[in-house]
Amino acid sequence: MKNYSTDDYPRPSVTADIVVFKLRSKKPDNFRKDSHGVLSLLLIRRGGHPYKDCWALPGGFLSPGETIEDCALREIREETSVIPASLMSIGMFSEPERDPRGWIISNAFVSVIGSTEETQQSGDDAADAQWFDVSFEQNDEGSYLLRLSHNDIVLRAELSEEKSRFGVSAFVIRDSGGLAFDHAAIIATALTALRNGAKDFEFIFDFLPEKFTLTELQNVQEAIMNISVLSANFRRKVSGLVTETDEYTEGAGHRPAKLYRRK
Amino acid sequence: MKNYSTDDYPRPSVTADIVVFKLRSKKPDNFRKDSHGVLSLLLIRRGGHPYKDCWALPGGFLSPGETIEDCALREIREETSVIPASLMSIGMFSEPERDPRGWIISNAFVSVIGSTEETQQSGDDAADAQWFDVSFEQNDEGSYLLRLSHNDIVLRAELSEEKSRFGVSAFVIRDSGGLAFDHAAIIATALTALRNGAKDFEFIFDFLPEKFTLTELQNVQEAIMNISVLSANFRRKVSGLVTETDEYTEGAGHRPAKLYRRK
DNA sequence: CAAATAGTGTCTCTAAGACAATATCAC
DNA sequence: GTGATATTGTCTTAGAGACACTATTTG
Repeated sequence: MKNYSTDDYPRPSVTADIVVFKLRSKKPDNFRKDSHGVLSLLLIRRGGHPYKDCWALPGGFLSPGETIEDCALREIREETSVIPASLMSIGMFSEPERDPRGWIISNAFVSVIGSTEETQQSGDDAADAQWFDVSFEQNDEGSYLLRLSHNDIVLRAELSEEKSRFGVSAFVIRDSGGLAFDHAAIIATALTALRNGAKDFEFIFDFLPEKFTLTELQNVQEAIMNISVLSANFRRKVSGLVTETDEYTEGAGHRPAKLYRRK
Repeated sequence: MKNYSTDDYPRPSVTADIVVFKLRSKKPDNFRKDSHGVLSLLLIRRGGHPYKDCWALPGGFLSPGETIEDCALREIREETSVIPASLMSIGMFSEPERDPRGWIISNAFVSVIGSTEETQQSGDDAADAQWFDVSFEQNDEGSYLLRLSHNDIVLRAELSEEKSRFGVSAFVIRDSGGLAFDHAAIIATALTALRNGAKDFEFIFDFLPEKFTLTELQNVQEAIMNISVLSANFRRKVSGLVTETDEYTEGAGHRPAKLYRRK
């Protein structure tokens, strides 16, 4: 490090990959019922080699003059034409063999965009971009099953959690389920981070528009964490994080709900 | 990304910087009193430009064939000849202007080594390596003061916390206090991560040898978080995380303490 | 009225913090 | 015994979870 010149050492290519989440609203079967949310994430069908025609996370190469966060935001904007409310790094993925094109390491991010945002899918380098419903569960043997579905397309990846001796637990891909590169592991890491954040109401507001009902907020948390909680207790817990408005929902087949804002 | 060749894009140099913590034991003034611990971290005096003679974090360049974690471990081993128990990534630092030598981005890590470990200081590229006592507090105006001291050497950095609109809060350096590069911000981020981890007893065991007393464990947490808790309550909270041995401390001027192991 | 959601009140249990009391060793 | 730390017990309070109940709207 004493007399360093950047020409002396080989350099990796650096990318940012982003796991963009939103809630897809699920239409109720009954006119009186409210719509619920299903956690979904954005995947892009690769047009070129390697992993041609496989589904992959949006992402791209770091350019000179930008930070890695700038790079991630730029890529999200290119794919969704939306500036997200959240962006959190979930770590570097740097296994030497992770990309057959060569030495390419990636900083992965979690991002969340609101349900009402425009999510036009464009992009030069994307043959196709789609939102996939997410299911992520641990089975009896302790390994994790990641299931991503979009209409009749279903990707099933299987991962195991490796607790290294350094307290860092990483996911190891047993079956990529057709996902490109190590993206199944990145998605598993992202889901774990998202669920951790949802526990103390970190990300849940970002899925909703500015004004929302407390039931909508609860549905977000339940969709992310795949649990169900009693509404009375949920309301008590978030009461300190929201402020009332004097507006109400209208036209549903039941008692109108007060709209709240994030505090 | 369609027809990518790694030659088409400019590439940054990538480094790993590590904030290595340990506890320095503070001798008691009275033979009956136990020794307490002071949180300290490893800095290296730079022998070459830029920032010649400034203090900097240990770290170095990512080499082909290794992961960024491998790189961090290698650098720690080179500086302390110890394989640490903990290694946690705290994020990428990628401001384009952060290094005057050129486009160099860094993945920062927190690491902890036990008090009893050998910490011989060697290293080709280090003119000098020393352990600095740490103090990190928020003042009345809301900015953070980082104070690092080793004998008569005292570094004082001042930082403010910038809450970006994406929920990611980063430290901005107001005064580097003589630390090289953006290392004051990296250290502040590391301390925040360490304190968060200490809250739920994440890292505290790594500071101690295999067998320890509960009071020693409590001293670790208090040194890291700069608080003091009642021992009765501390014992209750960690009781689930440790197992008794049938050994006791000897020779102190007071009742011997039972030794415990991490569960 | 029926169906569905909105919203409030309260009981229990657990965990955290404060504090008091007792135990044991080296000198 | 004295000074220090070790260890246990208990009181109070805050919060989580469970459950029961009331309120309001549309068809």
